[in-house]
Amino acid sequence: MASVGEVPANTTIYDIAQRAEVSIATVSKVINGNGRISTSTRAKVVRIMHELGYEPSMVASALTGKQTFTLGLLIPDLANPFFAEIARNIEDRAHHMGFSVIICSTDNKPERTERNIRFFKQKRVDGVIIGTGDVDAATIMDLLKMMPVALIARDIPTLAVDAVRVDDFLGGRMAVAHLLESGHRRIAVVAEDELFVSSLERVRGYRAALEEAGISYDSGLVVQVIPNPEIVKAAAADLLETRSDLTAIFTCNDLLATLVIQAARERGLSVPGDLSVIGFDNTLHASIVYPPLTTIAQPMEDMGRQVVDLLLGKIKDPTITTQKVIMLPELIIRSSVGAAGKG
Amino acid sequence: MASVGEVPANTTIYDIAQRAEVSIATVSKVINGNGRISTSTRAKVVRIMHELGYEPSMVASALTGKQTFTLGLLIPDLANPFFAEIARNIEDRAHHMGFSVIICSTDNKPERTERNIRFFKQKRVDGVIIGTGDVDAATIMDLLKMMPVALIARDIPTLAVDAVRVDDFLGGRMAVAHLLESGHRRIAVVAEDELFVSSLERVRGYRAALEEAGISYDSGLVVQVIPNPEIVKAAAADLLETRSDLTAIFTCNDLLATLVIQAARERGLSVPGDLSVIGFDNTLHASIVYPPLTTIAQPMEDMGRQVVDLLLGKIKDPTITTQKVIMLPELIIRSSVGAAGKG
DNA sequence: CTGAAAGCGCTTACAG
DNA sequence: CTGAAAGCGCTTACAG
Repeated sequence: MASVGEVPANTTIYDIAQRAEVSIATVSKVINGNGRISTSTRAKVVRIMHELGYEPSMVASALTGKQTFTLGLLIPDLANPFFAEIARNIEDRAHHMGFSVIICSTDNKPERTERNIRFFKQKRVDGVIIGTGDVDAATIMDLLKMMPVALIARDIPTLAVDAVRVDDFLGGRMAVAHLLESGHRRIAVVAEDELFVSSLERVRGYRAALEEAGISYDSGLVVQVIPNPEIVKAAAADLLETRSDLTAIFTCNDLLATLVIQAARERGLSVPGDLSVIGFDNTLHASIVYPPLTTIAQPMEDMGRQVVDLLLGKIKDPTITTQKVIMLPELIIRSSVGAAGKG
Repeated sequence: MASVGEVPANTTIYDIAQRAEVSIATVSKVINGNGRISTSTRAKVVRIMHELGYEPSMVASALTGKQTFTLGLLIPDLANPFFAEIARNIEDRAHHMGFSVIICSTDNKPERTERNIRFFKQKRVDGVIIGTGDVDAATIMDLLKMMPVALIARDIPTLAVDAVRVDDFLGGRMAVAHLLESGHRRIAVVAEDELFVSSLERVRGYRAALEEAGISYDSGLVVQVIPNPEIVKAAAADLLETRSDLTAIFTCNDLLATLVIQAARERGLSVPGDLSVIGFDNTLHASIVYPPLTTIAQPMEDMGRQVVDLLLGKIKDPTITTQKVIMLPELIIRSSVGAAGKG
C-alpha cells in the first residue's frame, strides 16, 4: 500500500514538489536531511514521496557534482574462493557505508584489466580497489590522477598508494617453520606464477626459514604453476616422482594444497602419513577438505573492512595520509601436517 | 603518452569541442558513432580525445534518458561457491554485452534484500537478476513496474517473469535413481530450508524416485538444515546415530555433501564403503574434495549466459515474450557412491 | 523556513 | 556534414 500503482514508474522530484505544493529545492532538502525545514512541510513531503513510491535518482544526484557512491573492485577471478571471500567482505563494508561495488574479474588478462579500468573511469566510480597482480605502477599512477586507489592482498611498496595485505613473507616463513618444527627437512614449495606477487613473497619466506635452519636452498624444490587444476596436479606428480626424498610441501594457497594432496593420493601416498602439506589463506576450503588443512590464515574480514575504510577516507579527504596496512598471518593447525620420518 | 598530465582530470565534452573547434553535438556523435561526420573532423576529434585522455561520463549519458548499462544481481552469499560461479558467469556475459553488474549478497535477510532493491531503484539499474529465495511475488511485481527482472536458479511459476533454472525435480530424481541403481534402499535426504525453493523441488524428486521404486516414504529420513557447517554436521551425526540402517544420503548441494561426509568420517564410517553420498551443483568443490563427489551438475555457465541474454532482451524490447528456461541436470559420476550392502 | 535559478555533462531532435 | 538549444533529474549557493 506504500506505492500507488497508477503513478508512472519514473516519478521525479518535480512530481513530489507539485503534489506537496513546495519547490524542488525543498524536496531535495528533505531527501538529504539538510537545510532548515518546518516539521509540517517535511512530514507532508515525506508522506507524498511514500505514497508515490518515489526513489531519488542517484544518477542525477551524481551528475550534480557529488559522488556516485560506487566503488570498483578488480580481482583475478570471482570464482576463486579467496577472492570471493575478500569480495564478500568488501561488499559488506561498502554497503554498510552506503556504497555499492562493481566487481570485475580479469583473469589477469591485460586487455580485460585495461577495459575494466576504462569502465571504472566512465562510470565515475568514487574509488577503486585493486586485487589483481597485473596492474603496473604506471597504470595505477595514471588512475590516481582521477580517483583514489587502494590495493588489497598485494602492494607496490615504492608507490604512494594505500594498501592492505597480510605479511606474506612472514606467513611463508611461519608455514615452513611449522614444517621444520615437525621434523621435516626436505621441503618443497608450490607457488603461483609471478602475477601473484604475494606468492613470490611467500617463497622468500620459505627460503628464509630454511636458511635460518641451516638448510641449503635447492631450486629443484621450488615449482611455479599457473592455477589450473590439471597443470598443478601434473606438476605435483612430477615433483613427487623426481624427488622421492620429499616429506613436506608448502603450497602458496589452499587450492594448491588440495590439488597437491590429490596428486599425492593418486600416487599412493597418504597425507600426512607419507607427506605433509601446509596451505595458505584459510578459505572455506581449508576446513572442508580431507584431511582438513593446516594452513596460514589471512584475516580476510579485517582486510576487506580496512581496505574499504582506507579508500573511503581518501575519498572524503584526498589529503589524508597514505597507509600501508600489513596484517599478521596466523598458523591454523588442522590435520595435513604430521611428524617427519613416518613415511 | 596517450594522456597529457597537465590537463585537469575531469575533462568534459566541452573541452574536446573547444580544442577541436567543433560543437559538443559533433563530439557526441563521434563518441557514439552516429550521425554523418566527415572523416577529417572525426579524426581530429578522436585525436584530441586521446590526447586529453578523455573518458565520456556514463552518469551524464545515463541521465539524458538512456541506459545506465548496469545490472543488479541479488544472491544469498557471494562466498557460497555455487553463487560465486554463477555470479562470475553472469559478470562475464554482462561485460561482453557492455554492461556492468552490481552484486549484492543478502544472506536471505529481508531487511538486506529490501535495502538492496531500493538501492537498485535509486541507481536506476537497467534490470535486475534475482537468485535469492526470499523475494516474494508481490515484491517482484512491484519491481517489474520499474524495470525488467529475471530469476536465476529459482522460479515463481505463477509469475510472468523470465527465469532460468535447472530442473531441480528431475535432478533430485536422477540422484536418487542413481543410488537405487547402486542397490541402496534406505536413503536419506539432507536439504536446505524452504528459503531455497530449489531444495524443496529436489526433495520432491527424491520422493518420486523412491515411489517409483516402490519404497515407502519415511519422513524421518528427510532432514532440513540451515547452511551452517556446525549445524549441518550435527544434523548429519544425529541422522547417522538414529538411523543405522541408512546406506546412502542425497544432499541437496555439494557443500552439504562435504559436511555429511565429514560427519560420517568422524563416526568412523567410510565413504563410499559404509555410506554413499551424492551431491548437487557440481561446483569446484565437488572435484576437489575427498572422495571426489558423485553429483548432479547444473550447467552454471549456460545459466549465467542465458539469464543475462533474457534480461537484456527485455531491456531492449519490453514487449518480448517472457520465458521460463529449464535446463537439464546431468549426473557426474566420481567416487562418493558405491554399491549397497558392503557396510 | 522557502524558492528561483544556474549548472552538472551529456543526447537528441531540429534546422541549416 | 555541422551546430544551437532544450532537456534529463537533481544540488547548491543565494536571496528573501
